[in-house]
Amino acid sequence: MALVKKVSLKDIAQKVGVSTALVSYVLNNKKEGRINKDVAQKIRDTAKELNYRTNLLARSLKTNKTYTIGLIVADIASPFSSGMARIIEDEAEKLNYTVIFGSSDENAQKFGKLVDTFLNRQVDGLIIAPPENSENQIFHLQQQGLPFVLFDRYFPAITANYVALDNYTASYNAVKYMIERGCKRPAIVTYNSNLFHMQERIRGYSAALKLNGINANKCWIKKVNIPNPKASIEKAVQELLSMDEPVDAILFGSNSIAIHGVKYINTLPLKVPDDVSIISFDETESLDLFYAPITYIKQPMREMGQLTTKILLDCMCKNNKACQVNMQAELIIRASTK
Amino acid sequence: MALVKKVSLKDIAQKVGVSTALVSYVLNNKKEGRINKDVAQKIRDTAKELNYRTNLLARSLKTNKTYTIGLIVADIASPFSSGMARIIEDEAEKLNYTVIFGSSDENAQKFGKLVDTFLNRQVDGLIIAPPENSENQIFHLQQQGLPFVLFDRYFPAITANYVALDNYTASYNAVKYMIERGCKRPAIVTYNSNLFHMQERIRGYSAALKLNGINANKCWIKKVNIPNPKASIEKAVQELLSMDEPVDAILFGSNSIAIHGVKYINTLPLKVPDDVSIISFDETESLDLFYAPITYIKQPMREMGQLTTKILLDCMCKNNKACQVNMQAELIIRASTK
DNA sequence: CTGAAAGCGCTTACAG
DNA sequence: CTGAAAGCGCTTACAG
Repeated sequence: MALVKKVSLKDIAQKVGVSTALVSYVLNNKKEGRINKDVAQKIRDTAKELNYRTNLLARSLKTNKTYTIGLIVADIASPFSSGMARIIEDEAEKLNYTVIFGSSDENAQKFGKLVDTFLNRQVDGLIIAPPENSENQIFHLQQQGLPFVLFDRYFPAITANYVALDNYTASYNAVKYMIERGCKRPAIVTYNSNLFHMQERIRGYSAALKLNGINANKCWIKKVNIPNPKASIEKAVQELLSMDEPVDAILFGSNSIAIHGVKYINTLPLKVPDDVSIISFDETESLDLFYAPITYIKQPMREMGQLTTKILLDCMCKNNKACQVNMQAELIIRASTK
Repeated sequence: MALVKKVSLKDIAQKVGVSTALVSYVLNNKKEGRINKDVAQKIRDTAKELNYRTNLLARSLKTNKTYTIGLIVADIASPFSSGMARIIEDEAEKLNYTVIFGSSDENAQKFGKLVDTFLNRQVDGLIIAPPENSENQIFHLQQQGLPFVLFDRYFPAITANYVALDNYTASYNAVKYMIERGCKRPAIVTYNSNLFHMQERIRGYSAALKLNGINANKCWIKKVNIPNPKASIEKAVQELLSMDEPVDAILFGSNSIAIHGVKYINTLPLKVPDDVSIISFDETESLDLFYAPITYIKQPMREMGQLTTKILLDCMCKNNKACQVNMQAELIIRASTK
């Protein structure tokens, strides 16, 4: 199991009897045509024979380019994160980039550590779903001048590249739909987070009530814990449904909230959508066998992932201005709404 | 957005008026106590002031160690792969390793390309879920002497580190359980794959029939396509259930097979488990709201991921012999079996 | 206690 | 058409 001695350009050069420069030119197809064909062929043959691999570390040190993208998500094990990771991987691979990843666990300190590590590793750029309270770190990152693109979340106060959902409109349209279908008391259950995208979901919800003739009730907005959300979600749903005038519609602010919420509702003597309509952010395969397939707000994941990567790769070449994209969601209507 | 000029050891050395060697020693806490305290402090202060980051590329080139692990999975977007990725990330992080990943899509050629890239990037080791027909590549990898650990799958003909499930026993126990609970005609629906772990699942199934007094019927073993499995799975289940003597139990060879299978069964006028018992490999949250929660074979994912990483990190230090681990699954009995 | 120097494995302007 | 040489940013034996 001892490591086989690595062969370098020098080994090839010595064997063929030329300089390392020439070997480098040949193997990188530089100065094509301007190099003696026989020598070139001999170099190629020898490289193959010796099982040569170029040491990308050395190349990067010299060229100041690593062809590496750092990806920071909340948790690579979550479907949203791993789905995006896959899309980014595919886009990056087309241009020979490799992806290194890390999970922040929504923790600004852990996030900072990941950024540091990735910068030390000289990544060419970063794709980031920033956690709460990481404005300063994003701002600081910007000072360094390394290209990066935020996705899913962003900070309105910072002028940086981002690709996100138009959460306000998505939420607005979903709630408006429920109201149009006859719901009188729509609620929203979402994370207790100061992240802008979560605020926007609530803002869209509130605007939909206001602009569609419904008097908002503060109690209809429920914010649940991020760590250990299950109990918190069940309590929120329970409260909403046991008020004197129970709510008759619920917008769940994420798919994982919806999963716990719907499972809990499924234990109650209530019928969806007759007693309560339900809409969820994001698709939730976990609920596929629920008797009333859930109406949901679909994010254009593939487009978002592709665009995010494209913007990053673009701004690694040129110095373009900030690209800020709010994509439109699509409301997929199924059986959980009237 | 222009890249801020990077500061190197040399910049610090010049500013403080010492050699780069000394700066390196101080920042790496080498030769502690043997360096003038004031000078050391000045170096540290200056490093901070200049916002110095060590260029890990340069260090790795010199030390021949990158603190990078390459992870090759079938598809990072799948729950099994991303779940393992997360566990590996956490274990690796404890020892300051970073993970780069790639998805093989069960394609040996793509797999080979990933291995090449990762070797060129001088990873310290690889964690691999090898695809079908990659024996030669694994064998070749072994010749290079780079530490690696296979997980989930392995090739019995190759003596390499691996962490896998004892699929034979897992399958055997599941089928035995169904037979003990009164099933007379158990079937298995699994991927049409020559990968050993899939073979083992069938072997366990067959052994359970034989050793528990059931005459096997060839038609009870259904192999479905890997790409585009849905139609293939539905056809298989349909055939099993419409035979003259329909099967009364089905073992699904993976969670994604189970998802399609159960969804299809859910459209039929059949009751689970009265008409047909069901067991699935791996947990399938997607079926959580099925009226009869699925009995499943639980892999000890966390233990597997941790052990895989541990073995890799160990064999990067020492030259130990091949570690080959077949872990035991646990049968989680719920409502889909009699 | 500290420094000069070699070297990791490449790339690339420059010279001929 | 080809090579000598510098240099990317580190680490580390060696010398003093």
